[in-house]
Amino acid sequence: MSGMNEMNLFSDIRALVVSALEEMSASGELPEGLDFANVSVEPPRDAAHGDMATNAAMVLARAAKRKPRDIAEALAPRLARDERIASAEVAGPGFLNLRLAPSVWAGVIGAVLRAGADYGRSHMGAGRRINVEYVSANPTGPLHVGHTRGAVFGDALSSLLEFAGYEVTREYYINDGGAQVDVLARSAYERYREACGLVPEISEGLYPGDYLVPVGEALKEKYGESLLDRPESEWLEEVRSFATERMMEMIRADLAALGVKMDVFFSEKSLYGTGRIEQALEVLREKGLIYEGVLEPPRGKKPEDWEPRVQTLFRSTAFGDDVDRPVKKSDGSWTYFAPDIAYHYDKIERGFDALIDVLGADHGGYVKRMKAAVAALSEGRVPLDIKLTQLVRLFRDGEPFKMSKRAGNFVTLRDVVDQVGPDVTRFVMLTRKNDAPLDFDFARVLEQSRENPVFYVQYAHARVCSLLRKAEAAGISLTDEPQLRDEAEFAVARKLADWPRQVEIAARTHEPHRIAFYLYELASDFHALWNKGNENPALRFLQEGDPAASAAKIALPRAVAVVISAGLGILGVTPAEEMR
RNA sequence: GGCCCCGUAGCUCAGAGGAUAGAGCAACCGCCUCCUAAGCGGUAGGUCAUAGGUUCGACUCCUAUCGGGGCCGCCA
Repeated sequence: MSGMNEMNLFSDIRALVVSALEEMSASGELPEGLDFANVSVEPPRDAAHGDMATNAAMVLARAAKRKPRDIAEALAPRLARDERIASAEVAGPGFLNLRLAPSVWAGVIGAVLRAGADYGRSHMGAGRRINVEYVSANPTGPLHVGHTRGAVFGDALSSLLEFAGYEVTREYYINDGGAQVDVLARSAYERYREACGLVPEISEGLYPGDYLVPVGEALKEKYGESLLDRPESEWLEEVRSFATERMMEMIRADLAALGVKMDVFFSEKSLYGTGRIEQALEVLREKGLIYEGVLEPPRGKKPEDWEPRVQTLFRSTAFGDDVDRPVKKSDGSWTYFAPDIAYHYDKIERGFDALIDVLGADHGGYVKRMKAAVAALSEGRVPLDIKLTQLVRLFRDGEPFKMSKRAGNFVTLRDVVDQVGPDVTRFVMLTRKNDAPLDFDFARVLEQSRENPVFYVQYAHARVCSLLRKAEAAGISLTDEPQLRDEAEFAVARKLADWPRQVEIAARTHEPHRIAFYLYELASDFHALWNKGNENPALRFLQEGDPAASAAKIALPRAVAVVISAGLGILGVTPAEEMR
């Protein structure tokens, strides 16, 4: 059914195909009880083949014990009966190529314009609740480029899932319970001493970055000199929570500069001392998945200081992991994995239907154990998808950027956003699959040419805005009834019809980059049509002295702008109204 | 040693098991008295790393091998 705002031409035609197949079952032309799940209706690779193609005959041939072409021959006339189908031809090994009536394409444009920003919105998610955890950077310093990619990816994925009908919670897990925040506290304390006029001792292993200088000053402002010359045990907790708080403020501001806003910041520390870690592990223990044991030494690496120790282990191998994983160290303290288990258990307890973790690729070794934990805790009810974002390699004019974390001069999210702006940052980061490394060239990214997909897409939108300004000046009243005649116009309409389908594919695969590529293609088709107007005045959108024709012509570019705007909205990029 | 990701045009990369594998850049040839030429059209460019397997059909799924990157006991 195409409910409100859910015009999807491909699923409509697929429904038509399926009902025709059901008729054939009923009439004995096909056996009863066939599975139509793999029947697809897609744009053919080659537009010359038609507007859509279905693989129905090939998919059903085996079960129906009939030749694919025979099924296709029988199916074709049934489809052709529908007024939307102009022709149905059998081709190749058993494809059925469909051509649609011109009025269908005009209908698509009308539907786009009526639905506006909601065109392409899907009910696929059916309101299911999904938790997307991303960034989750340690609160020990500013966000760097790698975090930026994760932030953009997670945010766009969240918006995409919302657009596809899921109820999304965007969440950040604050690692404020481990040893690294103690290091942060000690580093901040040295900056505090500095602020008090003493010489800071930023020894090996502390965080040397300048960003802690203001934290030291703020500590002095709050505590005066009262923390000086006291043992660590007396100030550590205070300074730790103070510094962590300040780091999170900074991180929130960094994210805000990128246009990222979380729904939930979840503190690791909040899990300690409340029994929640114990509780989560108890759930596993009841399933017989927790035991005391000794792990084999890791192979390949020379186990210099390795010695067998008894630890508390989670039987993750029961869920496909390579080895069982320690949750409690031999000294009785938790490993980092234990609060992570508790955190994911908390997500499950909050009733999410699905979980997604967006992590840097360096956390790849962590995937299996976390999936194992979630599978065990939810008894397989809650799927966890872990998306790893690969490295970002920085360049300027083709020259690689050197970064040294030790010296504290790594490139931050702020560096990037301040130099190129959030729109460009976001779009560029989404023009690559998450699991492919990304080259980010500060110079090239700001280039205003076809080479740069951001400008290419925005230019298409700006061109439409320009048209609309001109149309308004000419006093043309708009209409949702388009006039389509030329192949280039139909090409754009076909692309617009593909938008809802692309949204669903992208949402299903958790791959927001598909939206960016789609927008590029749409822009390309539109630029091609625009340029045809240069050679053929009949194809110009503004028809001199003919307001009615102009209004009908402008419907198509208006629909293009609607979809570009919606697509960029998912990516978190503002559509430009003009290019300067 | 193990695990994960990657290998597609000279370069950067797309590609829900479907037809003759696509786009941009670079190269070459064209298009502005005309809605933004920041654009468009065309030509050329390929043993989809290799070898097997699964099936009506494989760039796509499975296995092995080669090459590049990442990770690898009580660090997060």
